[in-house]
Amino acid sequence: MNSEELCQVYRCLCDKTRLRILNLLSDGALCVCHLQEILNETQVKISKHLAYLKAHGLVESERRANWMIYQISNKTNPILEKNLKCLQDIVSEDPTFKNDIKRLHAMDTSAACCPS
Amino acid sequence: MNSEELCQVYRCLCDKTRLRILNLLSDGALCVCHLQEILNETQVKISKHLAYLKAHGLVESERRANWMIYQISNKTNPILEKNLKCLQDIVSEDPTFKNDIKRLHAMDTSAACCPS
DNA sequence: CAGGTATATACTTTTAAAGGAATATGTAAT
DNA sequence: ATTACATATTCCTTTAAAAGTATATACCTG
Repeated sequence: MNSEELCQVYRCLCDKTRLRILNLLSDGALCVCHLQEILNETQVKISKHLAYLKAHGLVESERRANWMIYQISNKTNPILEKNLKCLQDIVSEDPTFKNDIKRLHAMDTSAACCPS
Repeated sequence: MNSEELCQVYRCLCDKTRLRILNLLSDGALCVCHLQEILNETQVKISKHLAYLKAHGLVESERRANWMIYQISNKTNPILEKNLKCLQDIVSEDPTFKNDIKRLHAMDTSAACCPS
């Protein structure tokens, strides 16, 4: 990890939608439609932000039938890990993040797209 | 600190020059000319990045005769603090950051602009 | 193969910000 | 008052990225 890569991680983190996505994915893998529902944003917007995160190695995706399941990258990235921990500390202070997690836990996980 | 402010902190961190500045300021206050010299960048560039950091509360400045002395903001900002600590961990891995600190320590601190 | 659903991509417009050149401001010294 | 020096600001051009609309792709079902 060098300074350029570090900057790129921060570029990934400096958008609210992406932070909300990462916050949710920190809790576990999710498909696009669930992210879309929890964040209440358009499909394109979610999809493009996921593509951005994936392009820069922060998340990984895996197809399951019609659905794409996204998760935080398994490749160890100390900066990302530290920042995600940092993010967890903030979550408890911010209504948006808190509410997202609330909605996540309240969600019906019996749908076909839900990873078991 | 809410999610918007968090994003803004990350926006401050996602530029290499600003990271280098913050890395140097983590070691102590510095005037613009010293930053300019260590980073080997133009005056305008340094000055504008400092203005950006100041506008978003990450650094503070104080005039001393002809010179402006910049330092990391004294206002407690848990996110900034955590990220600066995180940055310190990276510093040791990155040649640019390491070299900046080396140049900082090698610098003549007897100049009039140097805070005593 | 046709139709439906989930997701991705292409195209466009708009906005933020980076960087350079020139100029302005503030302070000190003479 | 003039000059010199350190720093900031303005103006301009260029680039990255955000968001929307429309369209394409991939997979499943019948």
